[in-house]
Amino acid sequence: MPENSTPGGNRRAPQGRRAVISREDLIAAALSLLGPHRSVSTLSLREVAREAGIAPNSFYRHFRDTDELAVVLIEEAGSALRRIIGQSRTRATTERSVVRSSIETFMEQLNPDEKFLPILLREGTVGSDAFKQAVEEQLLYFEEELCSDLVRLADINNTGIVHAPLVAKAITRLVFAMGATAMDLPESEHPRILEEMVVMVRMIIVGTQTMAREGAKLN
Amino acid sequence: MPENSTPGGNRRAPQGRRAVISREDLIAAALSLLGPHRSVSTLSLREVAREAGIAPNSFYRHFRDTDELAVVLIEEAGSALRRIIGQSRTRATTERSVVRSSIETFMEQLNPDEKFLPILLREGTVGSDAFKQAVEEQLLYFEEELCSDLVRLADINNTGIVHAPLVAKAITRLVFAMGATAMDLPESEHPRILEEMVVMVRMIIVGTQTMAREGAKLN
DNA sequence: CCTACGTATATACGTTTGTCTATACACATG
DNA sequence: CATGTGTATAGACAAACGTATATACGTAGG
Repeated sequence: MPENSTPGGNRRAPQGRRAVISREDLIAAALSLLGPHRSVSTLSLREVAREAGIAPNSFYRHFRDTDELAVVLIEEAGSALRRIIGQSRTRATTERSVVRSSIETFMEQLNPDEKFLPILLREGTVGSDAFKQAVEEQLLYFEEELCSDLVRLADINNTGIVHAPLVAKAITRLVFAMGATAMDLPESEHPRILEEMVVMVRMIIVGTQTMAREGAKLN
Repeated sequence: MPENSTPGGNRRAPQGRRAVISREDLIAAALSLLGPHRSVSTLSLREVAREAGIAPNSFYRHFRDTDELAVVLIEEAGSALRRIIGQSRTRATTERSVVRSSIETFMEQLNPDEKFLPILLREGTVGSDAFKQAVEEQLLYFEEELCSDLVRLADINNTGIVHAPLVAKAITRLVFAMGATAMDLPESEHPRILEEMVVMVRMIIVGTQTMAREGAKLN
């Protein structure tokens, strides 16, 4: 078993004919096929191979099937997005600024030539189980990072917080859901959506802070 | 042009051979093909025709293509769900009970043999534009009804509310997003998700009420 | 140089799909 | 009964797909 991996890996001496293409090239080919009207789940093996300039059968040297490619795409999209949004978040110190700048950065990723966010927005509800599970995993990462940030800011500013993980989950799911609708709207509508998202997220934060202040019973 | 419609419509005297099948039968056939691993967007014309027991070409007598069928499916699913959830909502008079009972009713629709909710949950992000627009339209209907209910309850209980349409949108999108993740989880997890959703929605409501009370500035 | 090996391609098969064209069917009307 | 009309089916087509088999290519080690 050749153990699907880039030939330039840890194996010192590559035997046989050199691989003319790498996993990364296939991923790039798949990415270039995506667009506002094309989702990962509709990519065919032959299509990706064609785009990459290889024979259909060569695809199998790198991925077992298109689902495996899709999962890798989702994982890459998730980590790239977390890096981008994480950067914009660490620059902020108050909730107001962190909310707005994070959401602004998020919405910037809906730019037509950014392919990563649409992948996460679209592929969460269709495709194979491995597919949806991969998206769910990335969302959970987002939630974790957001949660620790929320707790950090609550400490700094002495504002209370209850159910921090739930707050993070609510904000994450809400922002992604709103982003999914924005994705199919003309770009001129994006600023309006952004303002809506900011108000929504602030409502959640005011809610948890109020509940913390009042020691609200939860049932 | 025979004006695609059920033969038993307003036209008094049907000429020619009787239609052996109706639009509704085709819709039922499509519904029966759906399941946890089968989304509307993956249904093929031949498959639906096969399930309905007609020749592939006969499909065209009732729908122009599968997209048109899908849109009808989405509209039916939306109106059915609004009726179901609307009933459970009018029985409640306080926010606490209306929130819980509405969400409970919502989650009941994730029962494996209920096909309507999964349609709205899954088809919102993929498929043709007409497709996504149909789902968006149904969500907007949900928001409108929820909004007037929120205003009604705020009046009854003398709790303030700001940005009522935004509150309704946030709750709707959040509940649907959470439902989408619950759909792919074992049913034993549903009660936990339900409790999470209740807390999330209450946070939003507490948030808007607090903002109303404090007359919070919004920028 | 030659041999072994890993990679890439070529060709092909069997399905499934949407759709076209032509034809058989059943009913209402004369 | 005969005729017209709208429906349903039959059969075929090209296209695209995933994949199996066989073969050519290029590199490394002997």
